[in-house]
Amino acid sequence: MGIVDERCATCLVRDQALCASLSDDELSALGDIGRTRFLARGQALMWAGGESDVCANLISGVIQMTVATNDGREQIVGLLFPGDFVGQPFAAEASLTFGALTDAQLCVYPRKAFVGILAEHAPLERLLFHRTMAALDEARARMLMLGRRSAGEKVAGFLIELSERLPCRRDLDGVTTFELPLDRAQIADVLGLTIETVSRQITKLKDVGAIATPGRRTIAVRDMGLLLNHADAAHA
Amino acid sequence: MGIVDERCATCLVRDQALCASLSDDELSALGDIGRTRFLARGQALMWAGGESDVCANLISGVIQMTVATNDGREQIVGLLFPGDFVGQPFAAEASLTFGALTDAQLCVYPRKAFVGILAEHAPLERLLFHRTMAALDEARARMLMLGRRSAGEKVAGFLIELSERLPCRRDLDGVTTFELPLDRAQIADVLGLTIETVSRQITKLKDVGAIATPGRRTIAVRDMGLLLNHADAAHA
DNA sequence: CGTCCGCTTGACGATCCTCAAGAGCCGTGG
DNA sequence: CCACGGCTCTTGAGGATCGTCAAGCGGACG
Repeated sequence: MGIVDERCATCLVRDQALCASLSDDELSALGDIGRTRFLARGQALMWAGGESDVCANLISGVIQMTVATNDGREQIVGLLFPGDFVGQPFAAEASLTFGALTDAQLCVYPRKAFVGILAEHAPLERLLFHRTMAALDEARARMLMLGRRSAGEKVAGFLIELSERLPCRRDLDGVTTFELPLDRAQIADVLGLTIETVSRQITKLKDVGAIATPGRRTIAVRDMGLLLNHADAAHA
Repeated sequence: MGIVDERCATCLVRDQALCASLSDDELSALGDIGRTRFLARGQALMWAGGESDVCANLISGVIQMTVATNDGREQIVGLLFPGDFVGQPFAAEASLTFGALTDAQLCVYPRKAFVGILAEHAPLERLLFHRTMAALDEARARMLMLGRRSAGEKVAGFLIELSERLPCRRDLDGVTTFELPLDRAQIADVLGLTIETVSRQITKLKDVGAIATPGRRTIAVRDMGLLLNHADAAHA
């Protein structure tokens, strides 16, 4: 107690994750109940309808949150990046499935113990509260996207979003390149489309010169202005 | 101070709204900064992009939260009913427009003063936190609806949702009747559809005998089982 | 070198949107 | 009280978008 765990001291997201709100003392309280866990691509941390027994901070990798209709149609309702909080601390039963899109590293806490620490540390609780509000805003933007944007706008907007949150290489002539953590089916599930429609929209963006695809899972943004147009205009 | 406001003592949502978490002492602190406000149908409390200067508890009526693309397409991202909390306490600028679907009565607080009280009263803060989490769950269910459900499923599901949250008359033969607080255009904005498609789906539900429409804005659920089928089956 | 898997492409069809007209409700005013 | 005009809602026809089904391409890997 009182001594910051070595894992925390060297943690890559020490000052982006919730932990940033904690003093060294508090951090050790949290560190005491946390353990590191790795998820391989495709593995799930928790299933919708199953027990909500853990929460976590995401250290590295990308995690998807999905819901499904009872006849199997799936919708990805959000993506989580390093530093983001994972889980549903106040729910006994999970309403979402949390699955790893890439190999991922998490700092996992038993849910009930985590809730206990939340109750004792107001700054921690407050920070999570604020983040939840931000998540709501994001969710509502996603609703506008799903309900009112065309396939072209969805794909272009999604690529822009990814370029803002993913590690990118910036080329000499201003070309930004990044690796997609999702395959086409998963992109389709994020956007409420089908694999084929996503594929067609990507080739369309290639044809107009907005992007290039050096590899299946590589996106190079050649003309960000053009991409922005496609993300926002009704017909472009 | 220390004396519960008369408005609070007689408040219709005293034990459903956030206030339920407060002792009499705390309640008076909140009551001191609150004032009653009426909105006529169509009036807005706050605009997206404008200043977020107030929060409120909804006493009576129904309020819609909307977002829009910059070329004017609109999406309703949530509805608020009596007892629900209204506003974005931590945002300086509103990201949503809050508009009254029916005449509404609110208990309004200046945002900054409200945040101050939040910080001083942990139970209040905690309750709002939990409600925000619940709102996130609702938002995600709505995403599944927008992204993956057909027009028929959307309309049927929406009518069921309303029948659960709106005051209803229950008939002798088990027919449930309620008044729509929204016109067809607003229903379309909730569901990510057009007026015409909503209208067609409603007449379809009438034709199969699931519902009846005694008036423009009146829905009578004649066969809830049938309605549930349409809300969930891919083709029914 | 051949197979597998994910992606692309094409043709077709269903769903939903667009445009346009018509029907029903309601307040207003004669 | 009824006629009128202005709504919203309904209904129809036609078309665009996106989904479905099916085939072909191409890289990864044994």
